[in-house]
Amino acid sequence: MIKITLPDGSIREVEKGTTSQQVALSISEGLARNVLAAKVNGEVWDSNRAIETDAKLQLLTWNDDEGKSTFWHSSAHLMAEALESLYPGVKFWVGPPLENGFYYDVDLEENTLTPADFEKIETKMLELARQNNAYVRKPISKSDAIKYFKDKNDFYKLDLLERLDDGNITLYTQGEFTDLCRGPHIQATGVIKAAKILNIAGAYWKGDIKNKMLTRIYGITFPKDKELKEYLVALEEAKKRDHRKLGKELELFTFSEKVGMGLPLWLPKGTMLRERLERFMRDAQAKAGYLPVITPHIALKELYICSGHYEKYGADAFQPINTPTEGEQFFLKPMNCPHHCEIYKSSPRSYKDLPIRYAEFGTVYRYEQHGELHGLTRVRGFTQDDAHLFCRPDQVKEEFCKVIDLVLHVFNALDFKDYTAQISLRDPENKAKYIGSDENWALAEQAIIESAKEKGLKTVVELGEAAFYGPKLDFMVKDAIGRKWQLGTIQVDYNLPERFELEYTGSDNQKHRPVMIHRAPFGSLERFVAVLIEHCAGSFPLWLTPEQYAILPISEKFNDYAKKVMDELNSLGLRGSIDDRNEKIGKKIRDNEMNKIPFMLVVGEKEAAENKVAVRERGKGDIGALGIAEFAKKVEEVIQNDFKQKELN
RNA sequence: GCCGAAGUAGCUCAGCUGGUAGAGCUCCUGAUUUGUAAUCAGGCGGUCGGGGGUUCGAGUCCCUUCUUCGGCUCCA
Repeated sequence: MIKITLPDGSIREVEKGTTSQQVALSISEGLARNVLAAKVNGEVWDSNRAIETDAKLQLLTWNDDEGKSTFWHSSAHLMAEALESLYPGVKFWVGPPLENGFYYDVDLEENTLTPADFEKIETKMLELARQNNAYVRKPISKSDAIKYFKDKNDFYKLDLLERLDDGNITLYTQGEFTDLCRGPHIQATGVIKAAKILNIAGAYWKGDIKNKMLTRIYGITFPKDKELKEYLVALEEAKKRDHRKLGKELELFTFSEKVGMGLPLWLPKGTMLRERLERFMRDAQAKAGYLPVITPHIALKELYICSGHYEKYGADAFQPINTPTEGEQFFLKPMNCPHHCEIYKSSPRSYKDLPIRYAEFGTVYRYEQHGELHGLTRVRGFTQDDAHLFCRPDQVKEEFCKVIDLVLHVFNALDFKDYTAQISLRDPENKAKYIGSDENWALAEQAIIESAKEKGLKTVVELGEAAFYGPKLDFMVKDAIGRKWQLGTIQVDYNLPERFELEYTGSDNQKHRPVMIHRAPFGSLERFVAVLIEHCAGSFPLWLTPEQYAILPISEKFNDYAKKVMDELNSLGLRGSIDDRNEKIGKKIRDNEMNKIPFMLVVGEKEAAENKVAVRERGKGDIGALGIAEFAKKVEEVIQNDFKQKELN
């Protein structure tokens, strides 16, 4: 007999060799039906795998992330089976589960696949699922495995096998399909009741641009048809929040082929929104002791040779601008830091001057690959809310922590709760990609890790994500359809001060090297606005929104009164407009609601007589009549209250 | 840059197997003077992304190029 400890702490004595499935059955039939996999001593197993020793057991169902993953991983195998049956001879690379669904990378050989074929694959998958074939796990020796895949002429699986240790290799078979796989899997295909192929895309084999491009097929499956339908509806809803769609509808920004791809044009409403964000940041920075600077958009090549940017990106940047007679070469600035270094150098510095914090909304230009451009989140010209802090080594941690506070202040004010703080370090395998000594990198990394810890941030570490001159603390958020973007970033840099030979005189009257902190809480205004649009689905908070109110006269007779109301509100510091179109009130309400105007002020005979406005709140409807000053006060209160609540959180 | 898909009026989209472009909204004009999510009528508006080809004839077929979309690679 062995002892099985369940998550609630209860212990069950069962025969040696009992499966998790059997344990589930002993608890309840319903549970047994819903078990997809099991966590045995912290490792996810097939639920029909025999447990031979005392173990901690957690049964995994659709409600557990790991249960879902197992379900989707098995679904990837099912899709592969369908593909193999429909397109004999296709070769498979890897097919992992994702946060939502799964994909399989396949080499289609001579076959082609278009979205028109999706339904065929889905139908086949469900047909195979209905056969309720078991996923059969089979440990196999490395030599047998090699023989098996050699016979199958499966180059990709042989490549995978090369890196696996003998004794640790398993095959899984369901129906006609056998795959090299460590598992785990669900018991049988029958629980997969709904399947959808989502899209196809190219993906380099092993992610290397030099390799063949495989076809990556994305899909998702569910144990209930209803869940698939709900998922697809949610997907549609998410698409409605897409900043590219809302940006067009709300007239925030546009692009022009004539101007050039990846170069956003900010429309008046988008500009008003952006300017409010800038103002918010300027105020916060002024309070935190930052000093404003302004630098030009181009600089001599020599500046970037000094910083190291030229060597690193020169060939992959916009090419130089040449002067007609002197033969000078200028580059569009890809970063503000070299300029700021030169400002630091413009005067001798004392240890008493530090830290010095230079802030600039600096517009930079980077050559991004054609296929990379994406709405406002990935562009070729953008403005960073950039600042560079020059400090003494003993000030680094304090300054870094203060910057974290600033970033969190911004996120808090805008209600971003779903972010991760990512510590981006060097790729230890490829140090040649970076400049600077190991010693400096160690110092910088240590400063970041300690500061993040001191601030109690929940962090993840990513190797190979550092900037070429130093490690970063990046704040990552997700967009409407789940893609991750970097917003705020803070970087500790011991290297550029060396390259620029920055100095200050210490209390010992000796020259010392300052440490630089690069930081941008928004990251880029473009990307930040994009994520903000998606975050609030275009319904911006009252303090930011380009238009806080729209006055809707019942008929043309009340346009004059509307004008009077607007003048009064504007003089009280509000912003809005009059919808004086020759339309009925219902139409005006509908249009302004769709434009996501926070307050609609209906004015007719009654309001004009009483010097009031009938207030209608976005999403809520009529909330009654208020005096004009009274309404302004209400707006002010909402804004104040918004901020107050944020401060409390 | 690579793989795949798509580009028709300002916007959203229709246009069968090639026969010479259409709707709704927007905009303009007129009527209406409106009370809480679409008033009615009329009108303007497209060299069907650009270029080339096949054909008696191309939005429709082929090639090429640009842009956009989904990924991959990249991201100071």
